[in-house]
Amino acid sequence: MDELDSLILEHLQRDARTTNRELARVLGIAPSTCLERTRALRKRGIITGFHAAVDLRAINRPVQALLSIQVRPLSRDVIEGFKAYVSALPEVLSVFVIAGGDDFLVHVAVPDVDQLHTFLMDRFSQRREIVNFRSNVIYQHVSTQVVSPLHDTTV
Amino acid sequence: MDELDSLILEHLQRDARTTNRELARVLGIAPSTCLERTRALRKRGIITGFHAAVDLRAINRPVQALLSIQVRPLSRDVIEGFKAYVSALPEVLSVFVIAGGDDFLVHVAVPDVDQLHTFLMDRFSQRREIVNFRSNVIYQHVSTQVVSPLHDTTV
DNA sequence: GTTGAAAGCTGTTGAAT
DNA sequence: ATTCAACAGCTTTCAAC
Repeated sequence: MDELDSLILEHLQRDARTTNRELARVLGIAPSTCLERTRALRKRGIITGFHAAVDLRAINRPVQALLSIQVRPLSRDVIEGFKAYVSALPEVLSVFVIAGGDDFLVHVAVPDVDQLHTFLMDRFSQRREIVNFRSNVIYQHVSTQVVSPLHDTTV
Repeated sequence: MDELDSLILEHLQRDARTTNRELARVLGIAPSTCLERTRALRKRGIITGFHAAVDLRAINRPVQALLSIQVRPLSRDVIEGFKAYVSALPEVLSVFVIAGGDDFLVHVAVPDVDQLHTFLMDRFSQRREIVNFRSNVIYQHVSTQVVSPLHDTTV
């Protein structure tokens, strides 16, 4: 994982459809070298895939919310079962299993506030493992485009 | 936004590097038609880009946390200023500006728990707009690969 | 909106350094 | 680990439906 790998990673996170030739040209290396490096990044599991990003507003899901949920009993079965249930709901974007006060944080996107309410009542109110529930509407969501390795400071 | 568009969206979210030919073959349409549809999806802003996904563990950032933060005064300047500050930190993956108890939820990824602690102390303790702060380690994070339009139920 | 064919580039390979 | 040259396969264009 040298400087060149980091640069390739950065470019492909910004634009996964840059042609290999163009990427090589920008980095000042041969296309075959660039191809080899990129392949190695995939093979080593550093790049896990290439994905199209979709604008949630453009597909009629402009309303986002974060749900904080506490479940009991705190067993593996309950955690895994609830996680699987929530992950499979089409409204759900992302599920965090967390330490501390709450057990789950769930990120959802729906067409409007009415449907958020309906969704919460239909999908959560009857789940008997839920002992605490809170929902927060999201005003803004900023995501970092590029993630880079952080150097260890512990040396 | 018909059935064909939805299928293209779904495929490109799973694998943005499917060749246009292959995608056309799977959908049973001509490559030129497929290219035209895909272009239209980009032009209409439905597809916003193509990005490589990176494994955080593979780049030495296996420890993730969620930070819940309350700031005061709750003015536009404070909100925007804090959002800009946090978004620019290399440890930060994502920033939510939310309604309700807290004002911000920040998703971070760092090399280890020690560096999480250091990060919190160095980057947050001296910020005078912060009036409340809580951090939760993330045990698991599941993200939906494909997001699809949700049909309106309000008709 | 959709198609098929042609032209120009691109990914990919293998031998060589 | 990197490069060059060459082939097969791809994207893209455009006239026609």
